[in-house]
Amino acid sequence: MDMSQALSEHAEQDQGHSMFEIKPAQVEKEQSSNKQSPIKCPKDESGMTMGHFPEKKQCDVLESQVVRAQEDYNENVGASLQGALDNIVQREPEASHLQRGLSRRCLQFGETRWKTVVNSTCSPNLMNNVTSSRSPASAMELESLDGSLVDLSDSSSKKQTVNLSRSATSMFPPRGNEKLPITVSKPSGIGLHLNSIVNTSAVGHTTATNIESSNCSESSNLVEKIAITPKDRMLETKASLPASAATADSLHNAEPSNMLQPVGHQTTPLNKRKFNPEHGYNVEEFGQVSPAKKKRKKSSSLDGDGCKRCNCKRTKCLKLYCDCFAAGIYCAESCACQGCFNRPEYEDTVIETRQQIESRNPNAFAPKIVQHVAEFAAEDGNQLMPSLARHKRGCHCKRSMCLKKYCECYQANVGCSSDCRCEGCKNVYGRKEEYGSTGEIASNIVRKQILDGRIDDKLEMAATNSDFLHAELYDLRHLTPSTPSIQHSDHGKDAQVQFNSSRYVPSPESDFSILPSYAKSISSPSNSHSNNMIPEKGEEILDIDTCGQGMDYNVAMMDQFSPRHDALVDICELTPLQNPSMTQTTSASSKTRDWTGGSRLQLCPGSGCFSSGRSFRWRSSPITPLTRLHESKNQGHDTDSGLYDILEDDTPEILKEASTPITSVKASSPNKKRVSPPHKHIQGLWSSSSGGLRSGRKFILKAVPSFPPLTPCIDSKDSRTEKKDSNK
DNA sequence: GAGTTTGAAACT
DNA sequence: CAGTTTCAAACTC
Ligand SMILES: [Zn+2]
Ligand SMILES: [Zn+2]
Ligand SMILES: [Zn+2]
Ligand SMILES: [Zn+2]
Ligand SMILES: [Zn+2]
Ligand SMILES: [Zn+2]
Repeated sequence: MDMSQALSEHAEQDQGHSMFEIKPAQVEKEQSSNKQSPIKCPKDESGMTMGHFPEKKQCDVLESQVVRAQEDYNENVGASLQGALDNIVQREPEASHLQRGLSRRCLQFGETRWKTVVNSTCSPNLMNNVTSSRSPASAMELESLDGSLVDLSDSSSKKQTVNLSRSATSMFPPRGNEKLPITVSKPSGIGLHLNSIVNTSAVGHTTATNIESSNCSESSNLVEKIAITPKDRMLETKASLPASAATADSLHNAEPSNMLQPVGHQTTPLNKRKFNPEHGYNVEEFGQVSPAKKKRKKSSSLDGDGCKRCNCKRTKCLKLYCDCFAAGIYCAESCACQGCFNRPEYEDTVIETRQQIESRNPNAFAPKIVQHVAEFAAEDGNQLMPSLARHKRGCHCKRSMCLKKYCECYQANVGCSSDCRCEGCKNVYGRKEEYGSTGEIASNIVRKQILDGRIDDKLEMAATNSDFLHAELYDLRHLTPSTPSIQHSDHGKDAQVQFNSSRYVPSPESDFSILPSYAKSISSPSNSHSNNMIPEKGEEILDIDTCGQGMDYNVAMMDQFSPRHDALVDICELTPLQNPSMTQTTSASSKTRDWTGGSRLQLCPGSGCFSSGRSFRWRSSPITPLTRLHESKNQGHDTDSGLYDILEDDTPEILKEASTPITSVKASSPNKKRVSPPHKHIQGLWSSSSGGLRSGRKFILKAVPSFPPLTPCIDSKDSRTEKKDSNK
């Protein structure tokens, strides 16, 4: 401790100048080990400090975001899960250019991505999407997917993917995994943050595939997506439903419930105001960017680049106070933090710190929100399943009545549970223990939305939305179940996921955990530094979605049972962290707890693939219609984005809740959320041993309450309204 | 943008 | 495990 403090102190001093010199306590170890590269190169330094912004940002994502938003809305209906997984993968740089890029780039996979990818890249076909779904539903689909995926992969990224996996692996200490075949090649700093949720059962293949697909996506997906989206969704939806069911079965074997539900539909991707949004990343990568990008950049709040960024002044971004760190991602240039050590350059430090924290609290990085999936009920596409997401630890609000974002439950769009110790709880998503009927809640939410005005905005989209909804759902299911998703965020340089070796033990039973993904990603402009994370498109795998999504929820489902293999992490690369081993064991036990950790990822050693249980990515797709972009300003704030990822828990506890089926509201409502602001890159992290992601306040994704329609999504605008509303 | 409020994280 | 301090976000103005 002392040391750490001392370090910190030093760091602080240094901060301004040279971050590099000082390292946090952790450094200590590093030093011992030798590694330390304390001073990391000067070259970056300048950049590091934050000063650089990319000139332009790629926020363009807007479009994509928008898209997503739409989707989200839809999703809301269906799924609460929004963002599913965001995984970020870094690529390895086998290619030279990439190297640096690694750090930067992270890809995110989201449901969207898939779709997107497929759509955009591969083909616009719906089919693809379906396929992607991996779901059991139809083999056909899969096949088709495969084909598509394959193509994609072949075309470009396949290799990359592989590489990534390796690289990632190397990066992280294998910890438990003996497996990692690859040794580390990479040295320093590349970090990836993954946010992904894995489902246990899922098929590894799928995952891989997905990833590839993602790669494909690149470019103009957005547009395509959009157009496609609807259709896709439809398809998806349909598929999804069945698929989901199937999936679930397959995954869980027995358990039916698992499907994911849409729990969280995330309504909004944005969770926090700040972060949200923007992603720009995608755009960048893609290159083209969409038009949107330019938008503003930096206004203060969001960074131009990225969307989210932290503003840590005293923690060097090495404590959970830092959203970036808590989310397992590296700070991006857009972060306004001072003396930040949460950068790839200090990877060692970061890792160590994480380990220390984990040692203190194994669940420190675990996803906060978990869902029980029990019901899956609805067969209809429309209905979503109710999701019962809740915070694992519960909130302890005393004065906000759980009506403001101060409340983590509220921020995640989940109702308070028995675990909450809040006083005077009035959480619109459900009061503690009161399990209100969903209907009520829904109404509340709706009310809220209306007030916010979200609905209107969304309405436009509504037409599409409906489709989206389905689509989203579909995504969820697809994604969720099997695929692991990985996101890479590309932040510029910064954003990367940090991996930790941590292991995450997912709850034994299948849980859904929501991970906080960072929705926002930060993008860094490539210009300044390097960039490379992605070389342009080729490398990136997933970005597409990313863009859009800024915030996504990530949901992961974990199966308890599934053998680790089953669950591979999607992100092969990304997940270095996880330890495969653990999962199972724990699984059995924990039922009781929800396990925070939700997702686990595993790598497959040889293959480089990860398998994760199942992971979903929920992100909503980014399709964004341009239209709403302008609104973006607020985006930042949006309240909602849900950043949380949700994991299912199997836990019994929940069960009770779960058991209650929710009366669900149907998703009918058109409201959707408006678009969320684009998130720039998302960085997610998995890492943490435990769960995965954790979200602090900020990053949490929302879970959607059972009903879909209502989602609280929030738009940026909305946020305002929310405030009002919320305000007391 | 400054200043206040808030509740989690960190610390004791 | 509780009580206190620290922290950065959420919120207010
Ligand atoms: Zn920070
Ligand atoms: Zn940061
Ligand atoms: Zn930082
Ligand atoms: Zn609360
Ligand atoms: Zn609560
Ligand atoms: Zn409450």
